[in-house]
Amino acid sequence: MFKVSTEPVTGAKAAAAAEAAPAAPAASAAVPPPPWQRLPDRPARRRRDPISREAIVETAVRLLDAEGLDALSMRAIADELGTGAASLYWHVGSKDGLLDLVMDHVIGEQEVPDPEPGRWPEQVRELARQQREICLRHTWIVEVSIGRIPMGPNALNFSERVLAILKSGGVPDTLAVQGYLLMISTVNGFMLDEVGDAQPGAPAGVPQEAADMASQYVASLPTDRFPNMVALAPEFARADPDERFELLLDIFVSGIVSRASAQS
Amino acid sequence: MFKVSTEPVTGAKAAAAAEAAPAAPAASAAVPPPPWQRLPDRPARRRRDPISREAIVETAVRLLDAEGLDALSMRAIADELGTGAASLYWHVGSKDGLLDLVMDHVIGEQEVPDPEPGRWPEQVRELARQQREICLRHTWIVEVSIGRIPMGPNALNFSERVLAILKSGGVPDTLAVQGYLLMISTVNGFMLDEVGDAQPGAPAGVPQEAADMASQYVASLPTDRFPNMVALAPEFARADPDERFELLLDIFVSGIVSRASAQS
DNA sequence: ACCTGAACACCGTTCAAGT
DNA sequence: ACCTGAACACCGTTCAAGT
Repeated sequence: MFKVSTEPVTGAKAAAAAEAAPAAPAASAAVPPPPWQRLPDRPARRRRDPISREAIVETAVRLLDAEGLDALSMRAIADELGTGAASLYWHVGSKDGLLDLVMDHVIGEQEVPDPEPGRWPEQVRELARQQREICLRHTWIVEVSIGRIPMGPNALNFSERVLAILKSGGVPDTLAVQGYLLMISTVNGFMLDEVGDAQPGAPAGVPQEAADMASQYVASLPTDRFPNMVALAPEFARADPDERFELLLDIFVSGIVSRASAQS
Repeated sequence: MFKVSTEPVTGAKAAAAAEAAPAAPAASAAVPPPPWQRLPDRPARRRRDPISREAIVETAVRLLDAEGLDALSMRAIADELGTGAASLYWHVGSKDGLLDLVMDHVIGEQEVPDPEPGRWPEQVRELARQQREICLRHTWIVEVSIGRIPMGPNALNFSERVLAILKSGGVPDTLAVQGYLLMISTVNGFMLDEVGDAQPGAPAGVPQEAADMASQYVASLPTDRFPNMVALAPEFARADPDERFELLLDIFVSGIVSRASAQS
C-alpha cells in the first residue's frame, strides 16, 4: 500500500531553529573522568551524536552512503550511536518510519531557485540535473522512494517552489502538475538505470566495466538470431550517461514547452 | 554492483524442448498407495509441481503476485513446493540468482510484433503500454529490476525485436539504442510512481483513496506558505494515471520522432 | 545427481523492567 | 519521558550427511 509520509510542517523548522540557537547552559555538562577512574565499561556512548530523531536520521544517511541499503539495519544504526536497537523505536516508531524521515531529509538537499519567468524551461532542466546529482550521491534513494508519497516538510517546500516556477512561466494548471509529477518520475526512472544498487565502493554511475562486459557479450551473440543486437553492440558500450541524460531532458522539456505554448 | 543476469541463450529453449517431448517411460511411476497403508508422514510433496528450476521460478512468481515482494522468502517457496529451503539452492544458487530468473521470466511476457516500418512510432507506443500492463500485473517487478541488467534469453529476444522495429523505421543507430534504453527506463520511472509497492489486496495502480488523502492534505496547508500547492490541490486529486501515461508517451515518442527525422 | 535437517549469523519488533 | 536486555519469530545460506 502507499504510505503518505507526512510530518507536521513545523517540525523540521522548529528543530532546525533549536539547533541554530546557542547551546543550552552546559553547567554540569560532560567532563571526562580522570584517567585512573575505572568506569563500568558499557559501550560508552559517543555523545557527540546525542540520541534523537535527527541524530538517528543523520546516522542512517551516513550509513546508507557508506554501506548501501542492504547493510542498513536498526542494530547497525544503534551501534553507531552507542545504544541498542530497541532504543531507536521510541524515536522513530519503525524502520519504515525512519526511511520516511530519511527520504524527506534527502529531498531537503534540493535547492529550488526563485522563478525567473523568462527561462523557466532552463530552470526545469537545472532542477532535473540537481535531482540526478542527489541520486548519484545517495544511490539508495531511488529504491527507498518506492511506495512513498513524499509529503514531509522538505517535500512540500520543494513541490511548492517547483510549481511556482512552472506557474510563473505561464504553464496551465493541469500541465504544470502533470509535468511536475512526470519530471520527477522520469528522472527517477533514468536513475534506476544509472545507479542500480551500486555498492559504496563503486564511483557511482554505471561502472564502465559492466557496460563493456554487456556490450562484449552482446557482440558475441549468434548473428543470425540477433542481427540487430550484434550490429548495434558498440552503441551499447559507449552509452555515455551524461549524454543520454541530456537527450532525455531535451525530449522531455521541449515536449512540455510545446504543449504549454499550444494551450495558452 | 551491477549484475549482468545472463543465461546461456540455449538454456531455456533446450529446457522447453525437453518439457515438450513425450514423458519418459512411466513404468514404475507414482502409484498411489492403498488407503490403509500408513506412510511416514513427511510433508507428502505435491508432485504436480516437480521441483526444478522452472518450477521454482513459477512458484516464486505466483507467490510474488499473491503476497508481494516482502513476503517472498526461500522458505515460503520451498514450503509451496513441499520441500525445505536448502533444497532450492541446488537449482538456483541464491535468492538473487532466482530473482534474475524471475525477471527474465516476466520479460518473456512481452510480445513484440514484427516491424511495420510505416507505423513504428505507434508500435513503440504499444510496446510501452504493454510494458505498463505487465508492471501492473506484477507490481513487484520494478523493485526487482533495480540493479539488474536484463540479459537473459527473453531479454535478449525482446531487445532484438524492439531494435528491429526502430531500425526498420529508419532511426539512426545511436538514437535507436539510446531511445530504446530511455523508453524502458522512462516507463519504469512512471511505474515506480504508479504501483509503488502496492500490496496484493489492492487493485493495482495508485489507490484513489491515497490520491484523495494526499490532495486533501495539500488543500489543508497554510495558504500563505504554500499558495501554489493549495491552489493546485484539485489537480493532484484528479491525476488519472491512464491520461498521464498517454501524455508521457506523447512527449517521449514525438521527441524521438522529431530527432529521427532531423538526423536522416 | 539430488535432497535433507540442523545449524549459523543475522534480521525487525515487542515488552516488561528499569531510571 | 526515555532507555535497556532479553526474547520472539523470522530471515538467507552453508554444510555434513543422506539416497
